[in-house]
Amino acid sequence: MTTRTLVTCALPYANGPVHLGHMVEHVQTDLYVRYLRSRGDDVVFLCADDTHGAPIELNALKQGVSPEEFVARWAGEHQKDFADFQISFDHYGSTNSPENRHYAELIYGRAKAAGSIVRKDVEQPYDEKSKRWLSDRFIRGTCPNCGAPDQYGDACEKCNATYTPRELKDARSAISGEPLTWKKSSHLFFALSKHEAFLRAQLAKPGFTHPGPAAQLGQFFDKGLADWDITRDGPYFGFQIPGEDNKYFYVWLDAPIGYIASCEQWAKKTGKAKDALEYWDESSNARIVHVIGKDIVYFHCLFWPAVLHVARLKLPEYVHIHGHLTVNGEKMSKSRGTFINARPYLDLLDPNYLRFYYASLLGPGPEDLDFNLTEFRQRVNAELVNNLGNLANRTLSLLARPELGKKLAPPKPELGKGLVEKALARVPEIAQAFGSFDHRTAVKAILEVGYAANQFLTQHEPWKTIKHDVEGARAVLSEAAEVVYLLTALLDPIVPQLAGKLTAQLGRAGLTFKALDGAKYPLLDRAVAIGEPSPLISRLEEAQVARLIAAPPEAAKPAPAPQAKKEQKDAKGPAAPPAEIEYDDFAKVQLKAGKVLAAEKVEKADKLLKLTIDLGEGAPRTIVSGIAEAYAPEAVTGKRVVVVANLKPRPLRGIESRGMILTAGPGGKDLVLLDPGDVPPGSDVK
RNA sequence: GGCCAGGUAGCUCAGCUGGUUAGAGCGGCGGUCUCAUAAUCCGCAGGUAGUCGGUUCGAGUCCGACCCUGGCCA
Repeated sequence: MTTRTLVTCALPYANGPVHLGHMVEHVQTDLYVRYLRSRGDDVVFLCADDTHGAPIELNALKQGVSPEEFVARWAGEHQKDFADFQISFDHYGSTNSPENRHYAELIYGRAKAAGSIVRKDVEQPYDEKSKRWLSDRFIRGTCPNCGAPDQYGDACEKCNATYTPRELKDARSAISGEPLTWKKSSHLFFALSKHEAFLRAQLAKPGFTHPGPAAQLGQFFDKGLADWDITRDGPYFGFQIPGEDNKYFYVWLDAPIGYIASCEQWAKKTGKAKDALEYWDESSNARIVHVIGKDIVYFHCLFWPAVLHVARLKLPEYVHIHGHLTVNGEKMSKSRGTFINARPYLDLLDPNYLRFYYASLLGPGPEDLDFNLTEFRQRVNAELVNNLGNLANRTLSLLARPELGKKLAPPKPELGKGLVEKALARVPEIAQAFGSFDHRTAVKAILEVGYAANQFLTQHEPWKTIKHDVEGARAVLSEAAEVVYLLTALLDPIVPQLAGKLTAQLGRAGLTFKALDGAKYPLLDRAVAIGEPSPLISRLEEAQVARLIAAPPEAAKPAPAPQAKKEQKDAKGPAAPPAEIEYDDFAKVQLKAGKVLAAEKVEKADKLLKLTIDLGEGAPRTIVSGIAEAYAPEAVTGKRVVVVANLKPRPLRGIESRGMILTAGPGGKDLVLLDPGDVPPGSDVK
């Protein structure tokens, strides 16, 4: 009997679109799940939207819709995006569901009965005007460390200091702008401290999670485990705590319970299990695997196991932690245009490229992964398109020539057995790699299989022999087709759509890892003709890829202004050097020589001058420039300057500025205007 | 500050418990083929292994210090 395996991805927060960072997780999990299925395992792949909490409630309020409507909108988009990336969930649920309420209450009840719920009074910031309790993210004030204004209640984005809202100067509600009031409230806590021994043992289990992060959690034990506040006072979008007045479960309590709720919904929908407890009861023999990002390790490796343990539920056998996505070596950034959401990607490029690229980089560990546009294009073209795609196409299109008529030759072991057996010999290591999230090792081995077959074709030159020895050419191509057929199984977890296309071109049924177990030469029934060949996938051109970043950042989306609770703070380190850009990026910037016709100080702005500039156009332009500390108005009048002419106009101090003046130097008083020399206004600067 | 991870060719990474001239893919350069998506195939170049010190007959591999990068601190 095969073991049942339940695999989950972390639940996306229903507060915004999913982006390519989410896809790192969902693609690698999908690869893993598809491999398990191909191997013949009984596997359920689940996910859901995480729907509760203050940010969602407030953003819904802001848009004048109910939280349910707000959340439903994102649920639809998320599922569409995942489906288009071919993420093969068996079910995609929601934490705002009766099933989730049921399990949240069940778990809470069991924890309470076991004595793991304790009550404590806490004093919390309150906004009298909007009648709301405020989380750190909804408090703004002046940093007590560096004095930067308008910082969050927990940390300063300028100097990275952390503090409490009490230490924040001039702390106010981000909702109403009112000063904070401190009020007492009675909260329920999950007594994490009671489970230290259990958690220590759990984390020490080999294979439970990665050793690095597990060691890192050790610091929590060293500090002493603090009990976990699972209460939020209303109004709050979430589940009311049974037996309490106007108190709700904290979103992080019911979010992971969404794994169980999603399982319950799947069980009801398919009838493949009586209920979720078939998987989740502590007596179940199911294997549970969670895949998460490194940002939420302690929720999944500390709170969650303790909660499951006290509720007598099944613990995950393995928590797979992955790193974050960077784009061109840096954190994704909206202002740099490198914050790429799933949908704009899908509008521009085939998802198979990204699936393959991610697979080629993903290792078993939690290190970050870089989406480097140049590397992306080059690797995809060299490996997926040229090596593998072209191998299939050159083999099948020759076989489809009129002389050969798509018919295969009988097996000729002295010709092809060696090739095929060497390829088959790679299958166990590829399977092993897929089964341990070491996707890049799998990709590497698959490419070597393709390489050997290309070499085989080059050695036997069937395009030459076909002229005088049709059957000889047919024999060579038939042996190569064996490898192409093998590749359909090997590629299926990574690019299932392409594997399917190839299978059809070969005129076969799909080949699975299960079928490959103990498979021998020949794999193909040579009596069956092949189908109609066509190129597998086209090459990526530089211009296509460049558009990913040129695409406007999702301004039109109903995206919420305050940061979602799970979004990382943009840790702005010291100015890193910008990443390399392509020539195309540079070519987008239109530089022109201009002449300053007039200049005046901008009121209430120390640094700004309002300039009237002749760019050789019909009318002069107004440009606001931050050079006032270095140049008096009269000093710049008549000067020649270099202007970024196609910069999007933007208002500065109420004046629309149409362009930008180039200067050199550190800024403030120390900068000089770049002089294009004695050329007519409007001349190009190149 | 404490802790974790990592620093090996332009890029992404392999190198098991220390043992011959440190490897691969991509990229670059040169050549070859022309069936195929200007694809294949052959070859070449390129590394003071973060730094310094130590252990050892011998260290990328072990130990220490330091430097740098990324991350975690509920």
